Amino acid sequence: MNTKYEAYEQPGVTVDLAIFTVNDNKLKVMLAKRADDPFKDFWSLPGGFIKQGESLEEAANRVLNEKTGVKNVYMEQLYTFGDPARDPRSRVITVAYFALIPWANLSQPESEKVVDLVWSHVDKFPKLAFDHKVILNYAVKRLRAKASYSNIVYGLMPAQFRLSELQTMYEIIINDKLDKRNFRKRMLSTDLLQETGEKDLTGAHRPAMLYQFKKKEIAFLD
Amino acid sequence: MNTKYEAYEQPGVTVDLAIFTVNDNKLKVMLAKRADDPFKDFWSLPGGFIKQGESLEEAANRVLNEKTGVKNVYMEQLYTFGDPARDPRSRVITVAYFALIPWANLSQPESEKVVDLVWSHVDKFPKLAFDHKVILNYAVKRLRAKASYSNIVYGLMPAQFRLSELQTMYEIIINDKLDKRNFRKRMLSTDLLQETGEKDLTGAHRPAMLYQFKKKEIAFLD
DNA sequence: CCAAAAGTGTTATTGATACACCCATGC
DNA sequence: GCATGGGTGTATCAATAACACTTTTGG
Repeated sequence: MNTKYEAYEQPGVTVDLAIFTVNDNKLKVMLAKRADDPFKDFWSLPGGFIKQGESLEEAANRVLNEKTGVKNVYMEQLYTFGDPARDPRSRVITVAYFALIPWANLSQPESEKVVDLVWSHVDKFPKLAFDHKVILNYAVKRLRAKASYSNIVYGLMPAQFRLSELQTMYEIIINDKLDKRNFRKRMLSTDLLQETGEKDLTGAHRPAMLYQFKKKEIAFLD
Repeated sequence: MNTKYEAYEQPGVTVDLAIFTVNDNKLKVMLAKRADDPFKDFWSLPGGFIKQGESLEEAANRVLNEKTGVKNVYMEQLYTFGDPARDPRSRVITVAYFALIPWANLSQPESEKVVDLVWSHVDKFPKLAFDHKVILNYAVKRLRAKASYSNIVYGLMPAQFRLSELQTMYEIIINDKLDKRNFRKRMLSTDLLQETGEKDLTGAHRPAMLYQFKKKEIAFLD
């Protein structure tokens, strides 16, 4: 975390991540409490300066792994924010990414373990450092848009799941109810899913077939 | 164009622009011949280092204006490229933008005036400096995708135009033929266009009504 | 036997596509 | 009067949306 004041003002370059998961039927984002100035003790999106020889994607994956312990999850570049005043100290340009993690992949829920990381509901989050509110809102908007025309929510699902769980995930992300029969028809017609052969036997009701995604790749629906 | 070799290697930050226009029924992009190393005499996308106190959008607009003389055209951020080896000298991260300019807005076609700027057909361009081939291909892909579900091509149209000219513009961008009656029905149903009341009297045929866009804003079709 | 979620088809509506002829003008 | 692009409507097909009951299990 080195910043400099120079006549020429070569900018600093950071990556910032909107890391999403779904838990308790809510879309949540990871926030990190800042240890240092500026914005000491404010919540912020996890991020950091890029290191020498490290690509932007590598930097984003490094931050992701440092904060969550996970690797190989869905991640895409969101936008680059470069307002000269976005960091009060010096010129810092940030390349924002967003990532999706199935809740089940988070070995020990971070909210229990560390006090300076929380999973916050995306529709009601605290005042954030820098321009992170803008970044987060943009990330949520993009995620919600993509959920409506792609299978991006696969990034939030566990390895195996019931169709009703997949439907619920879609409903949480797009924030709307879906028709069960139409949803199943549409999903099963895409050739993106396959039955695992196993069944979910939990609960006082008819067992549900468990499905998985054939490929962990984004695809357009229909 | 200042780059430095430092122990800490603070990266340089540039903007690079894929500036598109349509002329002679072809989608063309502006290429600039590099005056200096690296890649001296190679063609490249116009770009430059960001200046102190200048936002990324301001930098992109500055480069756009320097090279084309135009302002206030459609421009959007495309992607940020940060591979550590993309510049052979030192670490340079570039924020790529793409812009659309109606051919008619280009006061003196740059290709006539200056020898180090050309408008090149996007499907057949020379070897480019840095990773500009990747950037350009990505920009073309995005433009073509957006043309299929939005009114983005307004950025390429003159102030007034015949519907057949608008249709031709769409056909050039999406690289496919459209049905005249369906195209007109769809366009006129969007409430994006309005008749100017004027007619195009050129040519040995029935005069065509001239239209204009109500707002110069991107919108989704249908 | 009751509660709870799983699973399953048909109809109506809407939007997308295919398609051909007459019109107004310049030369 | 002929060549050129301008302008218009309908019928078919495909996709989407609306909608309710039976099944299997646990307790």
